[in-house]
Amino acid sequence: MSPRRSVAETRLTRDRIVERGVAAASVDGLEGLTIGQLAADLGMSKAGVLGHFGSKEALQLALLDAAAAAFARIVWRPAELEPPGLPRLRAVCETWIDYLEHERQIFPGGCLFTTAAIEFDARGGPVRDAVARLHKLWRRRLVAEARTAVATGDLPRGTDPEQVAFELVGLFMALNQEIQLFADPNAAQRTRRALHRLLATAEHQQ
Amino acid sequence: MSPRRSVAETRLTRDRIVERGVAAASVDGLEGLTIGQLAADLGMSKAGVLGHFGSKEALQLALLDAAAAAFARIVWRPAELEPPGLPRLRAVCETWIDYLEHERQIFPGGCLFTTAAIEFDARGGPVRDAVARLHKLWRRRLVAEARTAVATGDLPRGTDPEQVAFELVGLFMALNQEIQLFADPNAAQRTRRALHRLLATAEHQQ
DNA sequence: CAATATAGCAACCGATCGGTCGCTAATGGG
DNA sequence: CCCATTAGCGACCGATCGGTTGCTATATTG
Repeated sequence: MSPRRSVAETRLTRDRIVERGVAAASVDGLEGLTIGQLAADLGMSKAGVLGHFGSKEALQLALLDAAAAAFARIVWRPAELEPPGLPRLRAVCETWIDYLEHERQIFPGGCLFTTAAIEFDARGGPVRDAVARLHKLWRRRLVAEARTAVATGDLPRGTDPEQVAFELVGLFMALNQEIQLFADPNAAQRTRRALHRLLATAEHQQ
Repeated sequence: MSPRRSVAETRLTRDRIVERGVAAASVDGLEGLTIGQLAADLGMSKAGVLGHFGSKEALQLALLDAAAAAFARIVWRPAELEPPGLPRLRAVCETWIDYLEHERQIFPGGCLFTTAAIEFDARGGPVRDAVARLHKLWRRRLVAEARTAVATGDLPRGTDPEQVAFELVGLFMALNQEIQLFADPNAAQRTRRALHRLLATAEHQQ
């Protein structure tokens, strides 16, 4: 029914698969996702879907890549306009909250990285490695901004940047759960209150 | 090979299935768990395993029940010796940390409730309902202890108990991830530091 | 000791899993 | 304009999925 298309059209098809795949994986997980169901959703054959990637594992990695790109674009890119340190850190936190609250179009089942981390944290293999790498990357960025904030005096002297990043990640996980499991409309406000405590009035022992 | 056994033996078999099932589900998730693999691990037939529960969903609910009982025994029971309020809250936090750090025998893949919450938070059905109910139950208990702590003056006047519980849950999720995904040996210490800030020196706006 | 109840097994069910293969049909390069 | 390339399809693969059925063999009941 759909033989060879132009290069642009081919790219489009692949993008369509990835977009739908990311959405499906955010609901059912990267393992729970099945190629047959994805193909049916797209009105394609399994072979047509799989042909773009070669294997389910390669598809999973492609979905992670695409989701990471979306995350970078939505959460990190806007914050780059702010100066490094506390202003940028605050900006990231705000875009992160918005991301968890409003990106249900891209991730209807909640943050794919939270889902994937939990799903693969007790396994081995390339997908687990990719998930861990992404989490480490963003963690490092949070730590870097916190460190700068301490250096500039925007966070109290003696504050441990790793500690700040650790607690930030916990808050975002709690927010994601509050939204997905409890659909609590106050969750974002609670997160902002905790952020205020963490980034403004806190004492962090070494 | 194994015909009718005594009542005690029957109970024992069921318990063996549940124990192994909880461990397997903590690694692969409640959906990722398969009856065939579980049966093979136990040296049983699929029908022999399924006969005790009737369906996979009933098995999943039984696993959740058993895991909840273990959680209550390990995390909450010891803390009941402490007086209500801040002392009990502190005790629960400490047993909770120990649980996440050391209960890899029961939950080799990490806290089953964290896994199950993420796995089912975008779905419907009885399993999701049970998971949400358990999370709400423990959340309520945290809130109750925090409220008592405020009433006794052990936490600052104006502290929002719901806010405290929210942040506590975030810390435990972050700790679970730090252990499972990164195998960070400093994670427990970081969690204790955050707890100290949260339960001792914090200001909680209404 | 006889009758009943039942834990567990082996075999099987249709459906679906991830994946392969041969083909069709349209396209872009020579 | 023709030919090599290739996106995508339909059919199929063996394996496994959750679940059912009929049976065996034993423990309990009377």
